[in-house]
Amino acid sequence: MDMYSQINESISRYVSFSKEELDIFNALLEYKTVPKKTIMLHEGEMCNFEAFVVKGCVRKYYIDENGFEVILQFAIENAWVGDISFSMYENKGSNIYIETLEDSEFLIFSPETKEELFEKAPRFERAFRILLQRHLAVTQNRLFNTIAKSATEKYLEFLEHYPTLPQRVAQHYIASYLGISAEFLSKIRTKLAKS
Amino acid sequence: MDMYSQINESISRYVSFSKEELDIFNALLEYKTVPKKTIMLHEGEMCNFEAFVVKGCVRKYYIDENGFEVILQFAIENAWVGDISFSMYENKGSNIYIETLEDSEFLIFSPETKEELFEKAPRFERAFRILLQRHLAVTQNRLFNTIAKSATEKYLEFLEHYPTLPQRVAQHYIASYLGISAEFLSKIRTKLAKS
DNA sequence: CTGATTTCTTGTCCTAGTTCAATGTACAGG
DNA sequence: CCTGTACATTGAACTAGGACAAGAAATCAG
Repeated sequence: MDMYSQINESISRYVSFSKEELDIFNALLEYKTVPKKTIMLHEGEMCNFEAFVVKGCVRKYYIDENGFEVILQFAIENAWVGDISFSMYENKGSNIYIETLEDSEFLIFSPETKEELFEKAPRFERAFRILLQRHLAVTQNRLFNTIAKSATEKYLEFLEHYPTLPQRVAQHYIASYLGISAEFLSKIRTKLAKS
Repeated sequence: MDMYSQINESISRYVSFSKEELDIFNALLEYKTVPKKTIMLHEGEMCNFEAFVVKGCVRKYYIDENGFEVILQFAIENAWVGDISFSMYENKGSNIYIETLEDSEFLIFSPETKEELFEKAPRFERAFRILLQRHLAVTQNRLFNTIAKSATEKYLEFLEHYPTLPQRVAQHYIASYLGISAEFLSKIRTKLAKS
């Protein structure tokens, strides 16, 4: 299975496209390889670039005025990342970053090519709207969990959703994603291992 | 200023529409009055209905298996509410509700009329996509605050964003929105008042 | 006006999770 | 093969915020 079948499957999940439409789509994508530990999007470089992860793993995170960092998203194979939300709502010094955690391969859209796609094949507008809806649903669910669940519950739910991540990324990143301290996550893990 | 100019201004904020397009748009909206303390969307009734608040105030909230409740959104005049995220991501017994907190007036879209709109005037698809992006940005910002800020900071930021709400809704709703207990919010307020 | 229900405040005690610090472990690079 | 740097574990002391309970205010229905 080549990378185009991966991305085509992803985009066709909620809207079905013809062969021709998919060809237009694929022709507009830019393939890119990025080594481990590279920051793909820095301060200032705001844009709603969007990337599909063909292979590898990235984290998207914010840092506020005080240097406090929170991981908003992990994206692995077949997921989308990007600063979809035209940078930050009332951006007060906080900033978004996207960093590769492994050597990774992407298919990338710039805002302009996205425009072009929507003009040539307008039905993609809907597909991207639905992807956005799903992303919002996931974020709302996380917000709920962050408020309502204990640290242990959050970690267990995380494991269900991302069973492979603990083997792939450093634990303190997972702690940051869950909104708990790295030390406390370690304690939770030893407790869970014993039972 | 009538209700159509309110909603037209809101939808035209990021995409500009012709008089004809706005007429098509307005003709598809359903006006509805809902008394205080009415639950507009219950368990099971999933759909991506969307409502524009002409007047009044609603809260959107989730309840999980254990009965724990979190307010995800307040919507007042000129805001949009709806179960946009086709109910819940991996819905495990948790459910979404939308309840009026004051006597309210809405302009409502059913999913079908939304389809109809997009067919007759496709440029609205983009406008709704942008609204969705903003909603996601707000939610991500809240997630960040929930994790990174102290209860007092969260309350102060809430006040900046929704200066009129403390006079309009019960305090324990605000506590639920902030993810803190009603008692603790009361203590924060007395402390702030003293200084 | 009156009782009833809901909301808000305040105090006491308690715990989940933090912070700090020390030690241990695992590699990656020369 | 050694060594520095990043990562993980564990413990002890601390704290932000929760849970509970009881009283005070406010709101509402009749």
